[in-house]
Amino acid sequence: MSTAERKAREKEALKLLILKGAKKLFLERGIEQTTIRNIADEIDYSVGTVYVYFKDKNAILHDLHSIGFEELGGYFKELFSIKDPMERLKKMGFTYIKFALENTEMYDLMFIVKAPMEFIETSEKEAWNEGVGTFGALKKTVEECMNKGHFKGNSLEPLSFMIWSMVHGMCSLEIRQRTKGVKFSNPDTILFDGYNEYLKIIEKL
Amino acid sequence: MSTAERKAREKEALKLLILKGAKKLFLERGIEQTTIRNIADEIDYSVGTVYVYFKDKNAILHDLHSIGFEELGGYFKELFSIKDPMERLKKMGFTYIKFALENTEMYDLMFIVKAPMEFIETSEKEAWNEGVGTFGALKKTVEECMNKGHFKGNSLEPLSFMIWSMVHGMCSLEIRQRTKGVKFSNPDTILFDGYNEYLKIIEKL
DNA sequence: TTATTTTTTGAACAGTGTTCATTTTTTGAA
DNA sequence: TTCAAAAAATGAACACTGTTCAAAAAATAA
Repeated sequence: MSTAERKAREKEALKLLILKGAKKLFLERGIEQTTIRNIADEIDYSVGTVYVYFKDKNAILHDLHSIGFEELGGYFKELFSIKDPMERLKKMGFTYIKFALENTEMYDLMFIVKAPMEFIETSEKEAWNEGVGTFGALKKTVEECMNKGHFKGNSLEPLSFMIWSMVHGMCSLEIRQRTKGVKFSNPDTILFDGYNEYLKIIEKL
Repeated sequence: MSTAERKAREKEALKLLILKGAKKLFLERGIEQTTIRNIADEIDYSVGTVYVYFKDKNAILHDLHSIGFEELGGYFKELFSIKDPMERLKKMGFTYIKFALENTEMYDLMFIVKAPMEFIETSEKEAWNEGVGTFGALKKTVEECMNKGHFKGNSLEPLSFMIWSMVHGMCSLEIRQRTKGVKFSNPDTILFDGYNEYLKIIEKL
């Protein structure tokens, strides 16, 4: 192996080290409470070094948001073995909520925080591939449902968006403290209770 | 009128002046780009004065979020004249989305930004009255629908939460740039297209 | 007029993201 | 092994943030 190759690998390794340190601090104290200095301290490098490997804070947040989508992919993996599309669609929403509740800080970064989208805007990156791909998986499942005779009279893309919005709405209200504020009869299970109402409805469609 | 009375009125007026200045800047440049110094400059007072009238930035954000709910109340006003609860429920969601799209910065503050809820936590304020009241209006309408024989087999509170989540999900995905990322066939109308799919579904229930 | 109270001020503090001249380390030809 | 050139790492410095609080200014009322 050449020196150039090794250097490239070392550069990649340090980039991952920074991301790993950043993620650790995010989970420990939250995204907003984590500073570049914290991250540099965590991995025993100086602030300057962090800026050698990342253009700015948004770049770190974007890369971390991509890692979040990989983790969501892990949650989704088992879904693809489910042949019945309606069954898969139901489990997909359930899995989505489960991911959000078990990875609140990551979910926040992926779907609520502005930084990752700002990074995409201010860089030559073509699009939000992570979001496009995930929404595509939902759309494909809804399409299979329609091909089997479900959702008569509905349109694929808007219907898929509606379903995504519903699960995202529940998760984001929870994560941004709005369910806590409303004091439900059963606050600990309101997300899944709400999702069950949706299941009852689509079972008829 | 006594001096004390006048002073109390003047204090209230200055508080409102600060909020007015803050709102102006929020709409002009966004919440995150507005600083206490900006607000002080805008109304020709010093930073120190702002802190005499508000405990901290969260307190300003909370009061402004309350103003947002008053404005949402204005949008909702005409709904109460609609006698048919199903008709009212449909229009309510439509109005909610309209408000969010016409007042994105305010909607963000009311339902996404953490600060107003943090203020409630760290003060002797009992609860999120604004949210409780608004959700109560939805729940009441859903209840009337159920009393008229709709939504058979569903539970009031989780169903209402599901409906709220759906419209909030659409609005927050839009406001936090996630619809832009996903490049829909018809991005300009996707919120209302999505909402129409929901309408088609509940028409059968 | 003047002592007291109320209101306003803005410098100061500890923190933030970011930059970049300087130092340290690594490299590979002599 | 030596040592100039290249690469990597550094941290002080800059302009900004929210927040505090002693001091100054203004308003009050005796």
